[in-house]
Amino acid sequence: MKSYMGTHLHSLDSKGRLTMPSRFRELTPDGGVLAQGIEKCLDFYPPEEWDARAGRVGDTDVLTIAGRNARRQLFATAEDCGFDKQGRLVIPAGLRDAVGIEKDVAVVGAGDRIEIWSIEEWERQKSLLDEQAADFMAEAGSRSVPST
Amino acid sequence: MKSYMGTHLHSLDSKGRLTMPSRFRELTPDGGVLAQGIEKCLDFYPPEEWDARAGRVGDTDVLTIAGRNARRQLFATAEDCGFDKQGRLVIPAGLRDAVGIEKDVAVVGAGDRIEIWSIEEWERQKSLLDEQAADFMAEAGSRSVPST
DNA sequence: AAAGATCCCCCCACTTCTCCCCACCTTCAT
DNA sequence: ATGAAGGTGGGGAGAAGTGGGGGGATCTTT
Repeated sequence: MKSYMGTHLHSLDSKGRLTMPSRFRELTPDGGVLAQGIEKCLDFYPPEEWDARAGRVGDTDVLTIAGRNARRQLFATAEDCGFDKQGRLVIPAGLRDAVGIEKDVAVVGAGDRIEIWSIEEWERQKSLLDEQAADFMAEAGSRSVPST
Repeated sequence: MKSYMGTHLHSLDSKGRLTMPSRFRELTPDGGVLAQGIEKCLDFYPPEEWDARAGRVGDTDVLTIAGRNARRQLFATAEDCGFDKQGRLVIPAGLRDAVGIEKDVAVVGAGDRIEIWSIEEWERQKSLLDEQAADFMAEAGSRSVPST
C-alpha cells in the first residue's frame, strides 16, 4: 500500500493557489477533501480516507454534545478540492486564516493523508518531534506485534 | 535470510548523490525508503522492512496525539528512493541537514536495514560502541521487546 | 434587464530541479 | 599489464514549481 511520504516546501501564489507535490498527485489525481486539522494545520484527505474519516465521526452519537461538536468541527471546515491543469488547488481564505498560512507552507506526507502547515508552525512542530522522537516511537512500536 | 553487514566509507558528490555499496544493492536492487533515524543518522529500509515499519505506525489510532505524531515523525522524513543506473540515490537536502551530512559518510549495514552517518558522527558513535559494547549487548539481550 | 464587478479556471511563459546518460578514475583479480 | 567492476564527476533533456494574463460564468448594482 502506497502512502504519502516526505516534506515539500512550497509557496502560495498571489491568488492563494498551492501546487500539490507531484509525488502526492500521483496518488490522488482527482483531488480530495481539505479540512482543518486537530493541530494548527490543514488535512488533505484522498476520497477513500475522507469517507473513512467522515464515517467514523458519523458513528458517534448525535444526541451527545460531543457527537454534535465532532460533526461540526469536521464538516464545517471541509471543502472539496480538485486540482487545476497545473496541479494546484485553491486554499479557501477561511482555512488559510484558521491555521496562519500566508505564503510559505510545508506540505507533509503523513501516511494516509497529507498535512499542510505554515512554514513557521511546521518548524516549531518539527523540532518538538525531533526532541521526542525516541519516546513516542518506542510507545507506538510497543503497542503492536513485532514483525518476524 | 541475508542481512546487511559491513561499513563502507563513501562520499556525496556535488549534487547530493550517494553510491549505495554494491554489496547492499544486491539485496535491494530496486531501492527502498530513506528516513530519519532516531539517532543522528538516516535509515534505509528495503521495501519489506519499510512496510513492516509503516504498518506498525499505521496501526496506532490517528485520533490520539501520539498516533498523529508518530505518523509525522516517520512519514514526514521519509522518501522513496530508487537508484540511478550507477547505483546512486539522491539524499534530499532536508535529510542531509537533519543529520549533519555534508560530504563524507559511513554507510553501515545494520542487519535488516542500512544506516547512513556523517563520518564525524559515525566515528563518535563507533567509539561509544567500542567502549560500551558489553553493556549494550547484555541489556539488549535481556529484553524481549522488538528493536526499532 | 443591462452594465459592471468578482471569482474561477484555463493557458502560456519562465525558472529550477530531477534524473538519465556518458566519461573517467581507482582498485582488484586474472 | 590488462580487463572488469565499483565508485565519482558533470552535462543536458525534460519535468516540476511559480507567476501572471485573459475568457467566461455568476452575482451585484443601477
